[in-house]
Amino acid sequence: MNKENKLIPGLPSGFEDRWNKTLILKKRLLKVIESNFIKYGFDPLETPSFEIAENIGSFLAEDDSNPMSDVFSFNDGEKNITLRYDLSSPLARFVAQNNQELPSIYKRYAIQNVFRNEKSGNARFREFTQADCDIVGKVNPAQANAELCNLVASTLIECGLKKDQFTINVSNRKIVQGLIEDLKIEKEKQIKVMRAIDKLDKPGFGLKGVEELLRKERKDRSGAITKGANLSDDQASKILSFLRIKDLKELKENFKNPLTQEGIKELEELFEVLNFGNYSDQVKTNFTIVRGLAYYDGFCIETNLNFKTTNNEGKEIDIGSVCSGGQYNKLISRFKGVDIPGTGVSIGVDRLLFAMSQINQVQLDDQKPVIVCVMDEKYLKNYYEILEVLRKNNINSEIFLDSKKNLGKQLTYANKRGCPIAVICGENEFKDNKITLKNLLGIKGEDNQITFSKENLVNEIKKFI
RNA sequence: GCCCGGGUGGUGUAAUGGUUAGCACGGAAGUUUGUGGAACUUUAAGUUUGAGUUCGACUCUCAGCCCGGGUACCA
Repeated sequence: MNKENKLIPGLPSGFEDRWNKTLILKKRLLKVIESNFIKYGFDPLETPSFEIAENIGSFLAEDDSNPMSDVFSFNDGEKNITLRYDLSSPLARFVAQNNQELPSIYKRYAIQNVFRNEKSGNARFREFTQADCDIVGKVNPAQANAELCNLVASTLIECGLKKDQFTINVSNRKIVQGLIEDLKIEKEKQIKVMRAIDKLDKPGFGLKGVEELLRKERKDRSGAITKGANLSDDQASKILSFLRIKDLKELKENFKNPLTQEGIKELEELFEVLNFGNYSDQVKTNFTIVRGLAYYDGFCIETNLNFKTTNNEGKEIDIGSVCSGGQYNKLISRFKGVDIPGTGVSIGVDRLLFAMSQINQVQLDDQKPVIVCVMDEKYLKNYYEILEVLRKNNINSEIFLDSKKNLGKQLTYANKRGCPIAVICGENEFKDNKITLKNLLGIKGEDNQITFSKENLVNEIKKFI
């Protein structure tokens, strides 16, 4: 045993193999999501995994500390290229590049994996699937954004969530921007303030946590210290009183900044259109939704699940938003010669999967194959004939692939595999033109076998599956 | 990135400075060449890595690696 030379199988952290039930559920979700996107009038788009680094990197958050650290970047000998970090930036590039060919309002969906080079955990992976819908072009924002809300709600319901199991939180960044303007908060602090506001709904934060972040510093459960924004008492208390407001009318009366008022008006218009549809109950205003700072500049949306999720040790964890997005007016105009606004949402399919796989609400059609046992190698041809009949009739089926193994072994295999039925035929059956079926899911100890004449094969099997 | 905790066969665990690292499940082979999900027998497979302390390290110390959690960031 020279084990020094042997490889140890493993994956880089944050990457996951997926198989069995989870994968089947994922495929099911993807199918539902895609057909719902199509139903809402979106066209498919697929872009390569790699983009030219500048096209993705130039609008990363203007955060001093880690500019490009979250993207996987490579040099192909000529250029720096990066794995796509999301689906919006490839879309922006694509639209800028193919502007002439596209309709004036371009609705596209993309369901692809994205890559993030960051710490994993809590249903956060370094490669994960996003299902993204965007509307690009000059549109009535209220209509476009309402369409997105409806799309999210109906998709999640189609995926198997109940109406009360999720909440779509919407806001408009102009509201918070106006507030920050009013309070004359210095530019350097604005990012921190917005991020602090965004954390209100995070478990373990609440008003107290946000206040600490607005002022000097916050010490978390592990003892690590996060520096705060160092606001004045007046600034901090104004923001805190803003955070207490849940009602659009109350906000409208108390915060008169023009930009804030504009944001409020846009939200009102959104709800007006939402009321024409079926999902307005699922959508709630939440003025603390601020989201990423790089380019959102109006409507923003975040969808949270209303039930708890646990990790495989049974510990309750917060998986965050399963679906988020917003309006971006400058994302595409970064490119030469185009100035087109857009708005979109992205479903975090793997997070949704993580949550859905814990609530057993979805009926899965995971039909394991019928197994044709090879009892006597002499009759191999006959076994393949049976197999052919089954497959012609769309019955998932397989033949046991090692004809040297005895029947007991074959059944052990079939049992572990979860096969519902075994076809067991030997000399006796073939002589009389009969077939024997064994119901592998039957009660132990009972006689689970039937023998019948060959022509009835398909009908008999269909009684069981 | 930062903070905290943890790493013993594939999985779950025992041994806490001292013989050959024990047990269970799972795997493989057999008892059983026409009957699985039971039993029995056999078998393969493990101390995360490196340095240090020690007569002696799975056990103690330091560092790396990996895993988990918190936090930060998240288009």
